[in-house]
Amino acid sequence: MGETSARATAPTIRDVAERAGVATSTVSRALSNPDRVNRLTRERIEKVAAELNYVPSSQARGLSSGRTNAIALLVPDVTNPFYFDIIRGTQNQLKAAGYTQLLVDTEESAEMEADTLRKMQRTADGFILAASRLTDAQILEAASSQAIVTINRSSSNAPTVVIDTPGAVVQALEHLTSLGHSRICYVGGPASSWSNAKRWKTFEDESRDRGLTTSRVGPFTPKTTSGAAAADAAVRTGATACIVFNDLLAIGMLQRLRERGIRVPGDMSIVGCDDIFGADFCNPPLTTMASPIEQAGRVAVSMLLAQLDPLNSGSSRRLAVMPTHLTVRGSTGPAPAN
Amino acid sequence: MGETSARATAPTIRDVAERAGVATSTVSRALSNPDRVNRLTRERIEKVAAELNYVPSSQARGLSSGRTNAIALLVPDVTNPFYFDIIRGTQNQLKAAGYTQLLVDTEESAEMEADTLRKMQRTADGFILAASRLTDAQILEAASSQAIVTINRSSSNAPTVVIDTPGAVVQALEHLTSLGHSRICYVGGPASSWSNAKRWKTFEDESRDRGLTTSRVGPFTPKTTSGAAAADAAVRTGATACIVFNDLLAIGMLQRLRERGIRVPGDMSIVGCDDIFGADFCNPPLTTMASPIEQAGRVAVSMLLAQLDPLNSGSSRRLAVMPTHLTVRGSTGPAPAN
DNA sequence: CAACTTTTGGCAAACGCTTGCCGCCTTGAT
DNA sequence: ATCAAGGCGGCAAGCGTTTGCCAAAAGTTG
Repeated sequence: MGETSARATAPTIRDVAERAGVATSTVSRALSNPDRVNRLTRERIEKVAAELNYVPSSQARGLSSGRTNAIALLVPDVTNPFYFDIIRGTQNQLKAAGYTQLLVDTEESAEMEADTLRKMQRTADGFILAASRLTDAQILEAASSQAIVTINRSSSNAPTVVIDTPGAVVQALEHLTSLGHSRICYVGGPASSWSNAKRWKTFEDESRDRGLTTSRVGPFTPKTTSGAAAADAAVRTGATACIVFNDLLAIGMLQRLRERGIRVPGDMSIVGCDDIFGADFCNPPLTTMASPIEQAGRVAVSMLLAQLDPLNSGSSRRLAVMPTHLTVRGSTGPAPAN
Repeated sequence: MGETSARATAPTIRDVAERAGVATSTVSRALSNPDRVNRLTRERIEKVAAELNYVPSSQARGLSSGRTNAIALLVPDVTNPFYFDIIRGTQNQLKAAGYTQLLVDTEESAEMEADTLRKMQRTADGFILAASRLTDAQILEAASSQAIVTINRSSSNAPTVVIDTPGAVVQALEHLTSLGHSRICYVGGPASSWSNAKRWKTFEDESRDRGLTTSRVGPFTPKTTSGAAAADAAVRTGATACIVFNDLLAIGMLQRLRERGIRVPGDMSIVGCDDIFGADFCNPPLTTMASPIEQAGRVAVSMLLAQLDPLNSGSSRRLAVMPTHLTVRGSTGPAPAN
């Protein structure tokens, strides 16, 4: 038995055409341009295709049509829960639109990002760059030859969806001052991060307006493991509250502070950013600037798809700002009375 | 200005060939089969290719060679941190091997899984099925026509990497009994999950051997939001300890138990499974059966790639068992004295 | 019924690459 | 000098689609 273990070669458009007694071009049209062929013919072809279990080769299709029906999502670190939410959002939306998602981890490296963009130019119809590390010039260059949308990396050179960090920082500051805090420390993320710069700037401006005493520590890698160093540095500044670049770092700080016997929020209040998975069940639960991350991913896909669609070129948005809000949990409280 | 906004069309192998004064076939070989051409020729071609910024079209390459250099990873739920780790593991390993990862969320649906397998047969060189919901017959069918590796879904029909849950369950049981627990409840995951069945069976067998009183509740969706129902059900059984299908559910239970004023581990001990992101910083930190998930992803990729490599067909492993161990944290403690 | 306009389907040329086959040119051995 | 054996490069046939162009068929109009 088993004389023929040959993996049966998949049926091609030609097989369908033959069996249906038409030309391949007709099959092609019946399947992807239904109005172009007679209803009866189409139905016959569809039937045969179903019988044969025919699936068009995306490769061949791509070769001749120039479209791949895939878009690439470049994230700096697949490890980071923040990007998980983006991945989830884009994945959903892309699938709904019949696109395949190509996931690439660029390892926080601008070079790797640029490289991927180059290597995959033919592989993907478009790119979504999450928290891109690229320079404006690089983005411009990339955008000139392919469809691109950035997330959390504003640039006039490509459509962007940004999360309204400034708004959230203001809310956080208001929250903290109303709790009596006047010495607040910003715990910074990666130096090359656009959103980090943005957050810091807003923090600084708004704090000044409010006459607060501010300090800044960092940069820190946005990982829980950097939390210890971040916490120690923040404590040294004498601040009674911290606004932290992101939740990952904030959660790491929480752990360190507990180790050191510094009570949160008794001695120190902590505000994170992003409201990632885990922010609600860490100890104490983290007050954080919640971002609709997943939705940002979806919006990015929509913008990209719009860009790809020749019909409405130009009419598509260049910028989407996602609203944020402060989610108050247990990690913030009244300033220590002293 | 801007008279020519035409997105410059990417250089093809022909452009390179012309500029280097050779035939396209030579370029092709120089680039993908270096030993087949003279060193000088190759170097010249490489130089020209670099100048032109030439990137071979994976589409065309795939079409003519039959390989896509992409593999698809099918996960039941991109949302679940457990799969994040798998995604991360496969992504790393695949990139190292020069493959692209196609990520697909099958939404816990066997049908969707089968469908994807069919639709992508030409798109990917192979598939990694994480926690597949497919029946044995379906897996057999799929494996007969394409390269497949399953993760946490043993089947004699395809190479598999399983995480040694039984081992971990035994450890957990030992841990709990040594703490004096004798009434233990298993909190079940999805009915269609192979690992759930496996865990339950081991739990039952081992508990019987040890003369423990067991109970079982479920099935529950493995999400934190199901934790409340799970916790309530578990409490009703009168058990003093729970072994929970996975950490997600366990973390949800932790929250609910705190709400109800049931102390963990004072009144109830909880053991999770997987050691996902968050298990170490939830409240209390979760004792859990830690799995080398990311490594499982990497191993799966290796097995798949081996399967793809005609040279060593047959010599590749059919089964990899990833060791597990119990990580004891704060959610387990002595049985209440009553 | 003639003169047109639509519909509908086929032909064949791409798309950019790989690869089997062939033949020329070196090399080295005799 | 002669010849066999490689090394090396070119030719051309695909790979499975899409799509511009054309022609036959069918429908419309006056």
